[in-house]
Amino acid sequence: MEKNLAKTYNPKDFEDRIYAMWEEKGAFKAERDPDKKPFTIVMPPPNITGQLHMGHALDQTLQDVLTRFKRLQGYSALWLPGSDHASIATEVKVVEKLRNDEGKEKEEIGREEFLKRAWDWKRIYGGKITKQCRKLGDSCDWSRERFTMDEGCNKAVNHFFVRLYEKGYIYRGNRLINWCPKCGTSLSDAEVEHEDKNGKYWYFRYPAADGGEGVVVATSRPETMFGDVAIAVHPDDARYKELVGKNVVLPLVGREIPVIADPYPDPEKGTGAVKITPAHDANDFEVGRRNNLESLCCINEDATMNELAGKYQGMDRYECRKAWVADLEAAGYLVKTEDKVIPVGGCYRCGTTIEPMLSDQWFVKMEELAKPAIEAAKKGDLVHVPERFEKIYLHWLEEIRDWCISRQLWWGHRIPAWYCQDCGEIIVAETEPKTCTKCGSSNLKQDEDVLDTWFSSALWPFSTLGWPEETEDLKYFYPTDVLVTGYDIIFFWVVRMVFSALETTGKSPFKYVYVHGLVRDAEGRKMSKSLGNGIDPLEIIDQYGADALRFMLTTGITPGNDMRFKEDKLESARNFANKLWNASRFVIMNLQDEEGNFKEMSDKAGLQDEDKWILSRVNDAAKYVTETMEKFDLALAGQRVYELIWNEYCDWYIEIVKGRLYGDDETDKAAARYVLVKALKDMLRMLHPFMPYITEEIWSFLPKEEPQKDNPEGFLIKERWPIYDEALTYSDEVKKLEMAMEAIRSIRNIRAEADAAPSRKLRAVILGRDSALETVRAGERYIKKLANITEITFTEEKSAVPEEVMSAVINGAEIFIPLDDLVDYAAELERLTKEKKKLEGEVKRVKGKLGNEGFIKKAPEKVVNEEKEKMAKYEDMLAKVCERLAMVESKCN
RNA sequence: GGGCGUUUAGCUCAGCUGGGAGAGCACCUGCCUUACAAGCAGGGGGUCAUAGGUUCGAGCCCUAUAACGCCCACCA
Repeated sequence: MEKNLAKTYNPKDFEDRIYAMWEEKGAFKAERDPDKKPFTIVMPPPNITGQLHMGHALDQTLQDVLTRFKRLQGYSALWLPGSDHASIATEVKVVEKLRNDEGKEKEEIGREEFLKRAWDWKRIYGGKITKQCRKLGDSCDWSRERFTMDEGCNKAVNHFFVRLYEKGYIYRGNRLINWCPKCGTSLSDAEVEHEDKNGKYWYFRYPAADGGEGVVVATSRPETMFGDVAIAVHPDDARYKELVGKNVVLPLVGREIPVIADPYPDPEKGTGAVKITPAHDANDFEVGRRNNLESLCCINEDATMNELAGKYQGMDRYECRKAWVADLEAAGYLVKTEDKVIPVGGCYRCGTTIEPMLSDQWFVKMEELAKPAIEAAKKGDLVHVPERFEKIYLHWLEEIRDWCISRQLWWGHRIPAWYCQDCGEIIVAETEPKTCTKCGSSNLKQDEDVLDTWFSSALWPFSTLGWPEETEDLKYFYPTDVLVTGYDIIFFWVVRMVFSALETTGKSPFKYVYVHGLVRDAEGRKMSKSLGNGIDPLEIIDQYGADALRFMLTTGITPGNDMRFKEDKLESARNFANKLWNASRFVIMNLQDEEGNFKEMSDKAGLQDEDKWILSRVNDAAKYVTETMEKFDLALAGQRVYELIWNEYCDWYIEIVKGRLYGDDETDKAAARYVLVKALKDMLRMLHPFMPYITEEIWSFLPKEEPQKDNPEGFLIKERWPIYDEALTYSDEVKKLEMAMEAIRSIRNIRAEADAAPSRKLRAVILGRDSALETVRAGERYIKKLANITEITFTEEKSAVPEEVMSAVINGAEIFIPLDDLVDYAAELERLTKEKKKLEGEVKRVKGKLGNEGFIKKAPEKVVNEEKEKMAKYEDMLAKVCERLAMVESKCN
């Protein structure tokens, strides 16, 4: 029995099986092999709340392609997987679940109990995405899988926190922070998304305390007026000179507030007078600090008004705004309103409008930490691909403000700070202290807050390798090589990993940041839950196979740009897999005898021209593919492999070699088999990073390689990447084949235009001179077979050409097909006329160039010569066409 | 207010350091040719957004402009 691939390509039949086999055989496990160079990628840890979506599929496929490529190149390739506890996102989910399942709020069950639920969640859903990754074919080292809240990461977080605290980079302060009323926590600046919304300016009069006119002030947020502590005007603003130092009255409230002079207000804007509300506006906060003003907070954490709002107390901030404005208007304080587009900050998780609030929080002082991170990029220790993203990275770092890291949540790394209940001392330590370091009291209370999720993510590239311990893994695999991520996450994550790594390990955590875009839907819209336009990768895999999805994702992109998800691209990728499948099935079939044993494969008998041609093409591709992969141009690499397999190997080589395989020259057949397999194997090696499953499956049916010590089973995944070999260039043979292909195409074209069936046998006369004729003659059997020609007459004599023919001119020769009785001259006339026009165009273009003195003088000699050759070629071809045309014309008349 | 990206065939997009405009899909014609109709062969289709400039030569470099999109930003 012949042992071959299934008759039809059905990825479901083998994808899961192959993944299980790889895992079982430890194919993804990275060894610290001193004889190999390490290659490391840490996976951006997916949230434990998440489902695998197209963004992950793209992100991970890119990483897997790189990892597999490097593994084949002989690196000890480690792709380290894991997941993120996603403090805020998970807490929201668990709270929701608690509410739905038990009808309880988290406060009712308490912190400890809540955390138990959260860990339950983690156990149930935490591995979901990483399990889904297996479907994609991710070759990560699952034995090293990590979680941002596992023991090691916890330790790293505490260690890092204490280290920064001791160096003075972490401080606790009463600052204006971004508060999300819905999530009930502070947020960092990066977690606020700005959006322009239609709003209003309300102009209110603040009468002077002495009964004067007072001042008119514009505001977009009237509800914050209860927190006003002053009116500021520019010191040079003549309009308000008189008022400075006097008091005005907060309308209806009756509280008197001073008018102060401060450089902050811009006289050009609004009325030039600004109300100052230090507790609810970042600018005002600064003004307040400069002028020693009190901060009055009038909004609660749940966005309702507090006692300062008087009768509005307890109302939601927007309800209050409405009522308050109405009351002010009724009382005659509203001077005018103006429609205005207002930039509003929203919570990146829930979209709720952020309330700037004054609050006690922990911060990381960024200025000093940012400097080395800026340097790293400028020095080239950190390279962005594509490089334009470096600008975004640098801009963020150069403008950076202190990072608010405390969150009023329960799920996350609890801040390792304890407050002495007796003396008020703050003790920051990696592990819980027994007594106060200052007064010795044991009455200590740990800070209630947890850390920003991104605080632990920032350590991911080294905490996962064992830091702060000097582990063997850390020594061998760190720093990592590439970080693959979307551009939407540069601020959150990339920047923070870099400065954290530089501060702790002294090294940039990775050499390259490979930045990719978003996967959009077919209309170019962002895929989102609310639009319901998301596409589930698992469904796509189910329908088309993981290989097709991977190929589509990696070859359909330009680095850094978004892509559109189109079904027809998937079909095309799947069809490609199918093509490879069938071609391989053909090859395998021809390798075996009836018992399924491999027949002889050897190049002993010598190689034919077409053998050398395909080997040369494979060799050429190996060079190109390697180079493009190393430049992260995965799409170009993938496309080249596609063309090699389909347009060269299948379309030409297999078709040519068929004749030999059906013949009876046994040694030549052995040579054909040898080349068929050799080329196929190299192509599989090159395609493997993109389409790991199908390539591994096909590989298993091919004759085994010499066993390697690190690959005793002979799996493709651990095979060797093809290396460019100058000896395989075979330029003469390539030329011959190219000439034959040109002739074949021309004859096929003639046949099509003459409406002659492909099955109809034709004869041909080929006219040429010297070496050109010889080159065509060398391709005789290809022409005969692939153009279905029974007999070819090669001649140098024009007189040997019959009169009634259709013809084509190729580079160096003319091809004539006797019309016999099946061709109409009108078609031939039309064809030749078209051809003539085309050639005239070419001649004109080249002539123009060569007639240009500047070109002759300034262009490189090589280019000029090339143009001269073209000129000769086209003129020759044109002359021949004209000659034929004259003949045909005479026939027509 | 700054910064960035995109604009190439009907559609989605490639096009490396400037040197004869490409692919996939769609379309037209002919083929179930013993690996493959998820296929084979042939074909049509583009003022490379616009206007200037640099150059012997521009899809590619420079300067403006337009449209679309994105990011950043403390404007009352």
